[in-house]
Amino acid sequence: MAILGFLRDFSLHGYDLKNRVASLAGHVRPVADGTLYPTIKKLEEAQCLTRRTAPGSVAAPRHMLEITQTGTDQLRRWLRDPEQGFITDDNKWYVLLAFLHHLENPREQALVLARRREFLDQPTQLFFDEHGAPIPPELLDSPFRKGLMQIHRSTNLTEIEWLDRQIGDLNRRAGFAVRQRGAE
Amino acid sequence: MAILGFLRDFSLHGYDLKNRVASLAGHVRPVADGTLYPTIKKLEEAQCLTRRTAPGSVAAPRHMLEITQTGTDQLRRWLRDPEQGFITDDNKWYVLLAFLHHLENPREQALVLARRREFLDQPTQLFFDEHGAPIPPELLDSPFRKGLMQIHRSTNLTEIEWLDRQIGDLNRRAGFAVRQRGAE
DNA sequence: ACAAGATATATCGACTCCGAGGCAGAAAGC
DNA sequence: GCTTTCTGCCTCGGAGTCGATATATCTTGT
Repeated sequence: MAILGFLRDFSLHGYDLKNRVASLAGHVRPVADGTLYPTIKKLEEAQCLTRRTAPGSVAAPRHMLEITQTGTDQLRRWLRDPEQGFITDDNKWYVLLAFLHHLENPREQALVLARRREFLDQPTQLFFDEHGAPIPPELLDSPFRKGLMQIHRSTNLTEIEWLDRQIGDLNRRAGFAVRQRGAE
Repeated sequence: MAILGFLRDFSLHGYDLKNRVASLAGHVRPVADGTLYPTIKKLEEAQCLTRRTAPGSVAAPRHMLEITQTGTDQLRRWLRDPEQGFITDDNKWYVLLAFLHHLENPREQALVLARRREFLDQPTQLFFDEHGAPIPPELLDSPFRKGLMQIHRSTNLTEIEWLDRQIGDLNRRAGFAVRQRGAE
C-alpha cells in the first residue's frame, strides 16, 4: 500500500521509494531490500505499476516506476475498505493515514476515520489477576504498567479529539458538496 | 517475552495465557494458536518453563506452565538488553514496559527507559517532496498527514514527560539504596 | 592509481508467523 | 437426542519477511 501511495504522488525509482518507505514506516520497522524488490515485481505482474529504465542521475541506471489506473484503483480499494489490522495496529494505521487523501470522496474518508474512532472507543482492559478479574490502573503495583495505561489513555484522547474534528469537517464538506449539486 | 513475563507473575495454562497475551498485544494484533503453542514448546525445549498436566476445571485437561530459573534469567536478559525493535516499535515497546518490573534493579530499569527516551528525542521527518527535500508539517496539503504529525508530536511529548519523571524517580531510588548500603 | 562509499537493482535460503483445520470433553439450548 | 458453544491442545502448509550476498556504476578522498 505504501508503495502505490507514494507512486500516486509522483513516479519514483526503487531506491528513492526505499528511503521514503523507510522514513515513514521504517523509522519504526525498517524495510529490507529482500522485501521491497519482490513486492515491486508482484505489483508489476498485477499491472499496478509500469517500469521504465532511465539513466541514473548519479550512478547505476534506475527503473522509474509509475502507477497505472489499475494500481490507483487497487490503492483506493485498500483505503476505502481496509483490513481490520490497519485500523487496530498503530503502525499500519499511520501508513493508512499517510495516504488517505488519495481517497477523494470526503464521505468515504470520514467512514474510515469513523472506524478508527469506533475502535478507540472500546474500553481496553490490559491486565488481570490470578482469577481473571480485571485490575484497575490505580491498583497496579508496577509503575510501568500504570504509566503504560496512562499514556495509552492520554494518547487515545488526543487522537479521538482530532478524529472528531476531522470527521465533522469532512461531513460538512460532503454535505456542502451535495447541496451544491442539488442547487444546480 | 510476553509468555515468560506472564508466567513470572503466576503459573498459567496455555488457554489462559492466550487470553492474557491477546488482551495485551492481541488487542492490536491477535495471537494465533499456531504461534502460541509452538512457542511454548520451544521455550520448554530451551528449559525456560516446565509443564504439569492438571485436570481441566471446566473441560479438557490443562497443561499448567511454570517458569524456571533459566526462564527467569532469559526474561531478565531480554528486558535488560532489548533488541532495537523493542525500543522503536510502539507495539513491542508496550509489551516490554508491561514486564519491565521483573527487572529488579532500578538503575537497569532506568537505563532501558533512557534508551526509549533517546529514541523519542530524535527528530522525525516523515514526508519529502519530489526532490527529496523535507516538507514541514504546516506546508503539508493533506490534512491527514498534518494530523498524523500533530498526533505523533503530542503523544511523544506525553511519553517523554512520563519517561523523565520515571527516570528521575528510579535514579533517586537507586541512589538512596546505595547510600543505605554505604551507611551500614 | 586505488580504495571506499554512495547509488541502484536483484536473488536466495532460512526463518517466523498466521489461518485453517483437527481432536476432544463438557455445558447449554432447542 | 441434537447441535452449538466454550474450553483446551496441537499440526501443517503457505505466505511473507529478513539478512546475506552479488553485481555494477559513479564520485570522492588519499
